[in-house]
Amino acid sequence: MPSMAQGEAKSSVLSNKPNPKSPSRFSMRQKITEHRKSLPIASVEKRLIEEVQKNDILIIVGETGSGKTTQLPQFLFNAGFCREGKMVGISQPRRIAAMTVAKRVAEECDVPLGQKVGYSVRFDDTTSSSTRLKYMTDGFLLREALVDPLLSRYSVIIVDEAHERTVHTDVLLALLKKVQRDRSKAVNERSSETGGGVLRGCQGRKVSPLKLIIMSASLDARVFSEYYGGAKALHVQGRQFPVNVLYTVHPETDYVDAALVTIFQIHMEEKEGDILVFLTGQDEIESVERLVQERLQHLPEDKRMLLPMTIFAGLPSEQQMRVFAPAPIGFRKVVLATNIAETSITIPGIRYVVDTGVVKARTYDPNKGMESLDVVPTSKAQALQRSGRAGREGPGKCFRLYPEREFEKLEDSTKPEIKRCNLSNVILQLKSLGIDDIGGFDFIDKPSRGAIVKALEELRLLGALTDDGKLEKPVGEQMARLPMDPVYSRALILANQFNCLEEMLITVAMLNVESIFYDPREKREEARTSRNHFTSVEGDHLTYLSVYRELNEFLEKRKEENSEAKVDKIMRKWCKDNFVNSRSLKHARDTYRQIRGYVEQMGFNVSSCGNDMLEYRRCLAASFFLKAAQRQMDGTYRALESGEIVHIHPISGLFRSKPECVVFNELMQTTKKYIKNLTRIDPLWLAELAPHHYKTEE
DNA sequence: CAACCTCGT
Repeated sequence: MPSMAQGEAKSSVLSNKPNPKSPSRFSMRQKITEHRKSLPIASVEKRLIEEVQKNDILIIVGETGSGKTTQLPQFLFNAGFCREGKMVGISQPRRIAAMTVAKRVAEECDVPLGQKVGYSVRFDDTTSSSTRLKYMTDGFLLREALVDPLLSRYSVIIVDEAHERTVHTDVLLALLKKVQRDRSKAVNERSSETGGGVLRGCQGRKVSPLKLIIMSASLDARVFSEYYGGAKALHVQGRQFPVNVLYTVHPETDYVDAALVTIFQIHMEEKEGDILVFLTGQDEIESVERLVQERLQHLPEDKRMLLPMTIFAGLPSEQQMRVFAPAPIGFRKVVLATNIAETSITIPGIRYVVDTGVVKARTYDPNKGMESLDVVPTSKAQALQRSGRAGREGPGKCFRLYPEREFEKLEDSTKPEIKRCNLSNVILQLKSLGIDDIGGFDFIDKPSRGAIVKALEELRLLGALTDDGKLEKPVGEQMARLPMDPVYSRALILANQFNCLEEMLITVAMLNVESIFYDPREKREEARTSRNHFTSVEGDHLTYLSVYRELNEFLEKRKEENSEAKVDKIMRKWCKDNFVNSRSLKHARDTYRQIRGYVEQMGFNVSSCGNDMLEYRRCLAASFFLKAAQRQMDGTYRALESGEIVHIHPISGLFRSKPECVVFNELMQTTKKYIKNLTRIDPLWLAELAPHHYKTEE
């Protein structure tokens, strides 16, 4: 998604590789210099560097367009923070941001990407030994901390977009506090030694103090400052055009209808500029699209130049790209979007925002092991983020479809993810870092006691922890090394014993991505036929296996075309012909390769059970015993662990066949409580394969 | 019978 510029990384017309022979090179450099000088942050460079030198922890509040993400790392480099091979690390919540910002900064520094400036995200590492400014995802930095607990190659770490409070950012904030303490301690011990051998950190590197910079959009600077013992907070001005925010007089009973009315009101009464409408999901977006088309027909012919477009994460990339193209002359675009348009992508041309005030949010109930997707009011921060989207290119207007007094009642910010998710992965990682007291760990927002207890229990049942909560060796260590849900890591270790590791590698790689079949509601005959061709009535896991294997066989047959770009093209063609989501399958193949590398490093021999699907299903039962469900008299299912009454999700290949007993991977409540990704098992296997959990009695 | 907000190792 190349044109999805984010934050301060304005998409640039400049080429990525500097070309010294180009006649326009001089003016290009001049433009970059001028642009950098014009950024609000440029005028406070000296002050910022002084504050970083004085303070070990600094909070920087920077509004959109301040230039903090691209400029501060360059200031630090110029001030000498990268001497002796040290790096400045900058973490971002999203891959696309880490990648585009790094490219932009490399351009500004006039160096090829991967030298002085680089980025590291999963499956794509452009850094080298000469990299000094390293942009990465928060998850990637967290993985680095597991390997090098002192993060000894960094002199400064900048946590960007900290206000988003992803689970990775929250764990990092706590971990970095500890790293800073540990490194200072190491330095002090060294200086107090009399005859002193030099104390060294991980991998023999010299330990020096770590500078920490937390960057956030406004509102909650005080939260971070207090968390870091009253750390100094600096404010950097942004550069945004004013946005006129308008509210309704009365609450709306039907926000979809209110959105439609507002869209047409803008179209008829406001001057030119595209409209961005925030809705909750695919169904709603597609129905509003139809309604806009319908109502357009009732307008006089010269007023019909309104072009509805849709964007949401599940849309194939080619169709996503369409919203970036300018509307034809005379037309006004109306982009119907989920919250993908809130932070992840920036659509050019938007002058009007219609904010329904609601969002679909995921929560997790640790007791039921169930996720929920609910339509809930946005937070104030979210509402501000949405209205800001109208002021990127000029003064704008935002229509909030609720009264102003309702805005005042909203939560300041969205609940941090760490309070809404399954903690088993986070806890396993902390345990592998030797942090045993999870309840006493210094999180900025503590997860509930119940959520911690439940995750500890799950890890114990999976064999990752001992009965007294210590890391089980070597299984727990091995599981912590694998970048995936502990249940799947456990499945790989078991598969090694069941001689179906090859099959399980494919399975977990496929389970790690969603929507293999691009649109489950796709009703075209050929799409249904194609899907039926892959579908196994034994289980969705077997279906995924056959999709992956058939693509492999197809690629094998056309092996002579072996350049990477060609393989990619052939793969996309195969996916299109078979109505499979190529983005998902590409991701699954990358995951397979990476995880296979890890298990081979652990000394596992990747063996296959061939066509012995019985043994494979037994392994699934042994792996996923915590999530089993049994059919009831009325055709519904009872989840054995929680006792919940659940239904098979319509996208499952087992939706019609309704077997007596299944294991499943996901329990999610939307309109009903649905189980997804399931495979038929023999109920007797549970007692046989997980006797510690299931008694042999009925 | 009836169906997927958004990210990430």
